[in-house]
Amino acid sequence: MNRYDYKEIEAKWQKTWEERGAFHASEDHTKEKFYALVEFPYPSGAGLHVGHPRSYTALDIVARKKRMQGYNVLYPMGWDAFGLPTENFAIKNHIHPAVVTERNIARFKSQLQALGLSFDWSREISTTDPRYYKWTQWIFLQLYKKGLAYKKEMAVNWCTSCKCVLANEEVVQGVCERCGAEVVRKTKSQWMLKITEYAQRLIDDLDQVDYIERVKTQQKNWIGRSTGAEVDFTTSEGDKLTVYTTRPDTLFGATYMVISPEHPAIEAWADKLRNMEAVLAYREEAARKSDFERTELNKEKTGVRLDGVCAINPVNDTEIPIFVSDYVLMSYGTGAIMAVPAHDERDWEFAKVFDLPIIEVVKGGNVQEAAFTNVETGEMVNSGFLNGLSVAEAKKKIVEFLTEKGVGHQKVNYKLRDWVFSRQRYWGEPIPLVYCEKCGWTPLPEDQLPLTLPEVESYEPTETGESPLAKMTDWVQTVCPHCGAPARRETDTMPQWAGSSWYFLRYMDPHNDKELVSREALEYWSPVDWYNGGMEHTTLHLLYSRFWHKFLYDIGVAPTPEPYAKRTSHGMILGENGEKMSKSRGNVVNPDEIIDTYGADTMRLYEMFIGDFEKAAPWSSTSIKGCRRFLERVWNLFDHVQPGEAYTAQHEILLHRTIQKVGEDIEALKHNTAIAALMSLVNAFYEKGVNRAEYKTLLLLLNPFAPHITEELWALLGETGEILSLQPWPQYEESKTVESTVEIGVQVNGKLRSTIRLPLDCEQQQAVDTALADEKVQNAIAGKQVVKTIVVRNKIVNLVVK
RNA sequence: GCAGAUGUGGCGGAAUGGCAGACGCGCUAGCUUCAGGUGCUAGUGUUCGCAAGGACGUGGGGGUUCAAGUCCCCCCAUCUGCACCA
Repeated sequence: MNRYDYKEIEAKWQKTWEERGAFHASEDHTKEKFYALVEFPYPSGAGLHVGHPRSYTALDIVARKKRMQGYNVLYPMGWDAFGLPTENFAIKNHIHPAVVTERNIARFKSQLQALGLSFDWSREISTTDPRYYKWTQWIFLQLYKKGLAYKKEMAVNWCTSCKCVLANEEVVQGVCERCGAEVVRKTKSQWMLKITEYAQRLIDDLDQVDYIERVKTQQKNWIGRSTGAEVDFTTSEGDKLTVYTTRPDTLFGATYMVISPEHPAIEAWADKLRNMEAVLAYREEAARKSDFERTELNKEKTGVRLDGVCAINPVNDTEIPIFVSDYVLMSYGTGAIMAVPAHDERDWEFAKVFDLPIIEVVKGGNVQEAAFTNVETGEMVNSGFLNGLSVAEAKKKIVEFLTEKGVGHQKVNYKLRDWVFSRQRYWGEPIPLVYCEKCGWTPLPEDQLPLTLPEVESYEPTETGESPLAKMTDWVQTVCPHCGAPARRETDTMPQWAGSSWYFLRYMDPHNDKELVSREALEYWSPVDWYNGGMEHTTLHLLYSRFWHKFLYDIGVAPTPEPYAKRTSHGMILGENGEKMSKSRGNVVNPDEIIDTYGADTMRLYEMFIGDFEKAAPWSSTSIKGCRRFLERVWNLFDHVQPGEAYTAQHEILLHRTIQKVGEDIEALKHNTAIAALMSLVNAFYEKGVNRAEYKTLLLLLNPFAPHITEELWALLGETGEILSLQPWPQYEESKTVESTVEIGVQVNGKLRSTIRLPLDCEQQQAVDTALADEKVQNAIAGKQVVKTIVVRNKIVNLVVK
């Protein structure tokens, strides 16, 4: 037997698989399908990170096993290639982003291929390919036509360095998620997508899918549904000021009101406000603050009382003052609140600063000391007809009262906001709309798609924050598709999330130039059976793509309401020091070097063996050697293989058990324990010998984890015909996974004292008798009386003595 | 502050309420070797003991149970989201 030459072996089999198209999803739609999906990467200039293969290998193992089990498996890969880093690199180095992208993709692809991942490369896609983004633009047009895309002047997050609008999700701790520069508020006209219209369905339909629980929880929290009431307060001006509250039960305790600095009522009352100057000054100050400052400076409440206008509490006709304060956000609810300092911490703080009355309406705390917010135990007081009720009862009754009087009603609110869809950037999908003086915004006819990106001189955004496309007069100036008059194109582009919101559909039929995907392909492959990706995408990509898919379902394109039947999430791979891998920390592990030193099979095996798949795990450059050693042992075992086409009695049970365990563990994404079981099997083979049938089973079970070495050994065994990766998955028999006798523990008063061997499923009496006959047990119970015996069949005997 | 998760040997980690520490790393001793490495054999939670054997052990404190890493209550620590959302 030669030495284990992993480099030669891995190159050879990767070539063979490619030549044979071994992993191409079959067009045979009579076979049962299995669609496994991993998040396609952003092909960054840094190349592959060791974190990428953790996800890819995990589902590769599932995909390979499913293939061996006879499923028609679709396991595709592509590139989410629009985005800022590429554009920034292009600006700096004066290279076209498309050239940079192409280069990065080539590198990523070769790195992925070196790992022996069983992707169907014939279905490779890139979001930057006009043949692809034609359909991204098409979906946008459908959204526009259904009124789900609209333009709005709004305060947006503005990155001072990227000179670009960011979605709320891209702002982290007040700085830009990508570049780390400060983010300020700026008013701009933006394209928006009405994801809020789908808020309830995005919550409800989580019941239909098999996502890990924390993903569901995080999505629900992000959407942030709350049930409360809208209440109209009449003002001294005779108009209405409407508030949203989740605590209508505390209405009798409302001692003042607060409106957000941006609230339009300020303009409406301009004539009446005796301190308009102070109010406007406050508003301006609030506008200047970035979101970060506004939340960071939340220790001390600030505000200005409106002098000249007040409001009437509808339940007791009391006059109460109105304040303007930046602790009330225009973007949530109605931008105005009723303040109940006794039962809301923020209102309490504000009331303390401005010395406002605090009226207790729910008994149970000391409201002069702190706001009492417990809704479980309280009883209503000082609340007229609500007195004596519980909080829950009071809520119901007050809403009935308000509804009857016509001054309020129940209302559901969501924290989720509409999706800011414009970017003032070059490297994104152009938005296929034209502005005509006469007709307004007009969609491009579908037969003019794709609207491709023009060549530009420079990719830098303009100083005013417009996209570099704005400088391309020839491109911008066009005619109105509707009336033929001169018109100009939208120069903003789409955010990176656009292309990734539907890419999983395109894989089903990636070369179709007539439709997004053929109906036949959609019906056969939908939905994605198993989608694995990072937790960081839970509230962004995962929510956005569910939204788009629901929309596509509504317009009759997608056949299912939900895109992904199952979602799992992997933990990060950390540096050796337990910190996140990063260049600045100097703890980055380069996958190329690992593959060069140990081989792809070792790399795959190690990343799967590293620990609980869902948890973060630190890289260990010594532990990986154990995985390499294991593969060497499998390799060297070849020389010990004895003839024999059936399992020997000494290994039969172990083999059946291992087949069961490995199969079940793969389905549960517990690859670490599956590998441990295979290691135990190899240890047993070294100890007691192995025959050809047994060795073949080992190779089959190990193949999804370490495909190259197992293919080679399979070939060396002289197996002819199909390659190992297309062999049927081994079967086990339940009856052969159990031995005829079992070793069970004997406890005395719950403490283990001995072990005994008993026939499988033996009678209780026999178990007790055997236990009592045991010498160690006798010593332990000497001089005492057995008062109770507990026998759990095949597990344990516990003797309670006194 | 809110939400979620986590806490087990020197390390990564295993354990449907039923023999804690599988599997691997590391370490120790021995064999192989000119030597380094590889490979092989044995050992390896702590502690008392020459040994047989015993005691103690899953962040801390209570509880339920014949039996708790696992279930319940309280506390501590760490991580990850979100953060004035009325």
